[in-house]
Amino acid sequence: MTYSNITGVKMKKARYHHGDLRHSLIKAARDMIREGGTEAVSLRKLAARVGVSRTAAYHYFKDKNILLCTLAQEGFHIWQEEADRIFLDEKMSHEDRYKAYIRWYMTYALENAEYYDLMFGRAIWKQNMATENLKATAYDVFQKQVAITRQWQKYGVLPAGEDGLRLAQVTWGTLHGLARLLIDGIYSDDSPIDEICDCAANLLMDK
Amino acid sequence: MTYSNITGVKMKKARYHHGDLRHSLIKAARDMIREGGTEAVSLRKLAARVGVSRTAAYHYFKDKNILLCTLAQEGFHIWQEEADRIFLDEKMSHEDRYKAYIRWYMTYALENAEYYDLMFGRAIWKQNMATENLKATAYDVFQKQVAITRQWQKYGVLPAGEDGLRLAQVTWGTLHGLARLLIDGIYSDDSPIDEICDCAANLLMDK
DNA sequence: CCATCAATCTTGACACTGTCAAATTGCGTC
DNA sequence: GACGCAATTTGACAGTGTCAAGATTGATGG
Repeated sequence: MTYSNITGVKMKKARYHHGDLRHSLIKAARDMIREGGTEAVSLRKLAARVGVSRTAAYHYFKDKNILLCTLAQEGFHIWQEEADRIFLDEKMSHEDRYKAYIRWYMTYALENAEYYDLMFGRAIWKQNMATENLKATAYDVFQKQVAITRQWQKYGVLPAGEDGLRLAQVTWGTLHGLARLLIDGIYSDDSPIDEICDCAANLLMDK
Repeated sequence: MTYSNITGVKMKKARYHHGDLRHSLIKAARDMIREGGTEAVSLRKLAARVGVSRTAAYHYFKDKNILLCTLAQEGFHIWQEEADRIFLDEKMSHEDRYKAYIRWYMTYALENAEYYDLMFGRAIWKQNMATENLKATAYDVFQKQVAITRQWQKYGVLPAGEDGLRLAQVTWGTLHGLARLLIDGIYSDDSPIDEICDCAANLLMDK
């Protein structure tokens, strides 16, 4: 049914059969995360935004954590698609691809800070709260990282003498650490990202 | 006054004049963080543990965040003292000191995971919630990091060609990133820390 | 067309949280 | 002993996640 909220805007409020509640909840949660981060998302506010009662979501998601894991999983898929665009860009040399990847990683993390925190933050990963689906997705993403790292070793972009798995762990750790320090506000917002990226590239790449 | 709780254990409950409530709250909060992390700390549980009412803490701490910042600040002091032991260890070459520092950093972060998360996590640093005192303390710790990084550049441990500030940012980012990935449970608990540290040393140190 | 049933909700309720303001208590000082 | 003030406690509120019971609605089969 249609009703007007206090701003006079006509809204379609579910009346015992929303029709597509699961998708609406996911979309609204995505918006809320972008606007204010994971901490700003509550099931009651989410339900109000979608126009249902506070416990409607429990029909589709066992609890709040499962909803958040669903969104994190979606985030990993998007992340991987965008990363692949750089990995597979044949207009660049392998060295340039790696440098571009470093810059993209920082830019992506900073421009999608709240989503990055959802994907990689404690709220989900602490106390083994991640769903099996999410763990599988994250595992896949990391396995792709190991594969591309070995490829970069083969092309002489990264040092060939290191174990591929370790190297993938440390290089991701470097980018992740810088991203977190910037996102969390420990490094200031006016830190020169380009110089940091260049320094990181100089340290990680084979000389 | 003295009373017995349900376990029959005599407890000293404040009766409008605890005597040393501020210190007791800090100590109890420290214990709770170690036991269950920042998320497990609530002012009500804390007050119950100390034997006062739920709002007694507001006499000493404006809010919960201020209490947590106080603990984080203390954590930074302890961290710096332990780091200095390695920086100033004259029994080791500078190269060995750096490698020892990397290993110490990982070990410290993993053995003090909940405190590390308090010090470096979003709960405190997000939305500019850190107190001025905490920011000053953290700034000092980072400035010491820049100084020791420049020293390591001078001794040929780290690449001399990089800007000292950038290098400090990136090398800390590397260690921080690895620590977070391990603490948050994204890298599994059985990851071989020694190999990761060796790989990080190989990448960061001047060749 | 109607009865049935299951999906899809809403509502009542509970425990927990942080925080504020008013009220109470106790200590130190005069 | 009175007073003032620090140091509490208590009453209250708004918000949170979640469970179970109940209500509603749409699909289906006879």
